[in-house]
Amino acid sequence: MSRQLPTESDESGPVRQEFLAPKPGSAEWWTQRDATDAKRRPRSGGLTTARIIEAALEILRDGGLEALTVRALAERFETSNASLYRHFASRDELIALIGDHVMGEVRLDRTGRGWRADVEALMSEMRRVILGQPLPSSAARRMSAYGPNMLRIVDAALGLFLEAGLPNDEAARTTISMINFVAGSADIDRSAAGRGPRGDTGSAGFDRLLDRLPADRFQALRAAGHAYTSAPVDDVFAHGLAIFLDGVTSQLAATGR
Amino acid sequence: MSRQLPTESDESGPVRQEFLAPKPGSAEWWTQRDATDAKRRPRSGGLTTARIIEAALEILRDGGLEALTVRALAERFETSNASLYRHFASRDELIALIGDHVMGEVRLDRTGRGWRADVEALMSEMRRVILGQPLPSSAARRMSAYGPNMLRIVDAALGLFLEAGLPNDEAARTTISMINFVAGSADIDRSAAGRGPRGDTGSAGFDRLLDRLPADRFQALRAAGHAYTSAPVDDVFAHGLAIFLDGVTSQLAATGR
DNA sequence: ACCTGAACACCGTTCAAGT
DNA sequence: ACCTGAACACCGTTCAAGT
Repeated sequence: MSRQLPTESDESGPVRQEFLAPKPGSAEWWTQRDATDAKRRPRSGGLTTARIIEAALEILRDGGLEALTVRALAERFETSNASLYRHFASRDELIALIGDHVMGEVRLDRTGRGWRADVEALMSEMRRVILGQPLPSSAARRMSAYGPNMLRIVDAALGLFLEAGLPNDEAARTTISMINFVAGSADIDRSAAGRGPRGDTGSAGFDRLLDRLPADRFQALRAAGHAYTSAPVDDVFAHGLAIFLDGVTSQLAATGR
Repeated sequence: MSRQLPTESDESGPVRQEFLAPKPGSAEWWTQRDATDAKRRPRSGGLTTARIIEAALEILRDGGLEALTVRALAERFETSNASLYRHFASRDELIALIGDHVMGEVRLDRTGRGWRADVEALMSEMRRVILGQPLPSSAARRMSAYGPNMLRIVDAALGLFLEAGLPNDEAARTTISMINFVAGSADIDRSAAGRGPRGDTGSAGFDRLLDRLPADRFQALRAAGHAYTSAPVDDVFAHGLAIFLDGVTSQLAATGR
């Protein structure tokens, strides 16, 4: 979204590269972020990053990502849009901050019923938060992968799989796959929810589409198409979660533990 | 991205709603799409939707989603941007078309070695295509879920799980979970790939970030953090795929087949 | 019928000038 | 030191007028 960069005429070598600010959402950017924010001294009773994020979440909740413009945000505080650039360097930075902020809502309580119940609880909790949050999770996820709140979740998941008995490298891979599955599912489900007019899930439209499919092809869809269109998203997730946990159990047995 | 809609003053009832064109990417929109395109009669030697998609893919490959402007596309054909609106009604429509077009590259060959090998092949093939395609898959996936090429893939997956012995509803849920997992993983991997400068995967930056974590918390990350940062994305996917297939096998046994 | 110049109503970001 | 008016360089989309 940066529209008029200095065009960087040609092939600026790696020397120049070091002088460029790290990209929003990168590990480097998150490392520096707290220090950057701390040295800001806003005028009395004024803007803080926390208040800006709160207002941005309201705008997102009303109008989605495209409604979140720097100008709309400035209007909320009755200030000029230029003023906000004292708190973030670009709209992308703002989105990274919001993305991580929201993941702070994920509770990491232990169930006391073993790793499988704990992983199940963590996955469900992540899903709950992602679905309830107004930022399209694809945008949020990429930008906040290294944020402090996301690291908290990674640490918790990693801990559970280590506790279950997986070696370091398998625990790491399993953690990443788990996050990919939960976040990927929630991503699709939240975008599908707002599809049709008036909360229609689109399943009626899909059924009509199925009827017009050529009879000779799409045989599986003709056989089980209705099950496909009418499956409630929460049931699909519960089923996917069971598959994942069964799979981990199976891997655990193979590792010889 | 529609900037100046008629604002739809207030609460247009469901009566009006029927007169609105279906949203790009919805089942209704895909149902009508072919008919809409067929009745177009472009001037000699002129633009076709296929050629526009091809040019759009080139622009995407060079500059990503933000470089794909209607104006840049028009320049490619030495025409005015207004002319392109004869082929699609909005930028969103164009993105839906590209998203589905790209999934046409997924090959659906059978391995002849049973459902498990076939599912594995299908998942790997989907991953290959998503990673090789220049549209950020989150945008593409939402818009093309009901496109003809995506339906082909759904039909294939559904067929394999039915063949494996799952009942209709379980096959449907398993299919959806599989797609969510594969697409979600590929989504993250492709965005992470372009993160650092010069193809740096960002793992060095992450390692530095880990070093600064408070010693008392983040214990799992301190123990297995390096395994987490250095896990090659393809290994992670292979591992997740194995977990998923083991899980399905386990469900199959439970269903009593 | 198809095409387009010109306009409309927006964007994110910068910066010189103000307090 | 912080803040901002005004500008810059873009957007997607529409539509009257041309061919």
